[in-house]
Amino acid sequence: MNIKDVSARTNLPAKTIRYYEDIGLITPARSENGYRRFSENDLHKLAFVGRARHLGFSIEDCRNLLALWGDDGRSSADVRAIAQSHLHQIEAKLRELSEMRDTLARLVQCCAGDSRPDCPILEDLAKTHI
Amino acid sequence: MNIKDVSARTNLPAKTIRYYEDIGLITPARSENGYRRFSENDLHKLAFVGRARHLGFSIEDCRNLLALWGDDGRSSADVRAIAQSHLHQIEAKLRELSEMRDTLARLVQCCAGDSRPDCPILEDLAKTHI
DNA sequence: ATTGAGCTTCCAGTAGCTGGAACCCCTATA
DNA sequence: TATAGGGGTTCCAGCTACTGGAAGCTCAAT
Repeated sequence: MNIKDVSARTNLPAKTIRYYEDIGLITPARSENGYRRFSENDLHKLAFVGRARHLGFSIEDCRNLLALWGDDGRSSADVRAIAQSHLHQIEAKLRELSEMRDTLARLVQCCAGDSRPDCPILEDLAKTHI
Repeated sequence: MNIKDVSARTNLPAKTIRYYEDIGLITPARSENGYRRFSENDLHKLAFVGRARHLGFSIEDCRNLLALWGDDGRSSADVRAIAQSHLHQIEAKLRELSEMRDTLARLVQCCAGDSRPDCPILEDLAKTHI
């Protein structure tokens, strides 16, 4: 299968697929004309990575997960460790973001949003803790 | 004031401060020896940017906010628009992240985490939607 | 005089792509 | 058969917001 079809079936841009080959996540075969020829296995790997990326796993996580995926002697504990570490990162990010949201929402609420120059948002940002 | 003291007082790495000069957020004066000489105004700007970055505003947002901050004829509506757009982005990110968290938490929960090779996390990631 | 800290510039690298240019290949149609 | 189009290829550059490191200058203290 050529790259366009793979792109359509995995929902990954062709550019991204080429990039994934560049960094060694997949190694599709080549036709005589130099075109990439993707196997079903390549397709599955790409779909796997696509889903993992969608869940926010880093490329390095994906690389490890792919390796564990292909390793029949793996333990589920290894996979769990990666997922759990990622989960903790997500939870930390969530806390940080909801703090931001609360602060910003409060500021936006306080701001008249009219043509007057006084603005509590700027005043807050300018609060000097120096 | 030299860069190290500014760094200490604003909690921004010296590298970052130099970078902010590079991209034109601040334009500190120079001493005869070529060292940057920071004014109180530079300090305030840096603290402002530091706080805005901490709230997740992009550098371009910061640039605009700084301009509005320095503009006495500004309207609070302009600032509010930037903040609100940013707030919406944060809220979208929050929704996305909590979806990720829920999915991942469920998967981690299901995973025995022992030495057996069967792992619901990998199985889920491998679910083919191709 | 020399050490060590602090400052400078510049170059390169990080993550994860994305856009674009220049060029090859294959098929279909006038 | 010429040509147009829609594939494909490579490589280079750029994005965000820094960060690390090397080479070299300056300054204060011993």
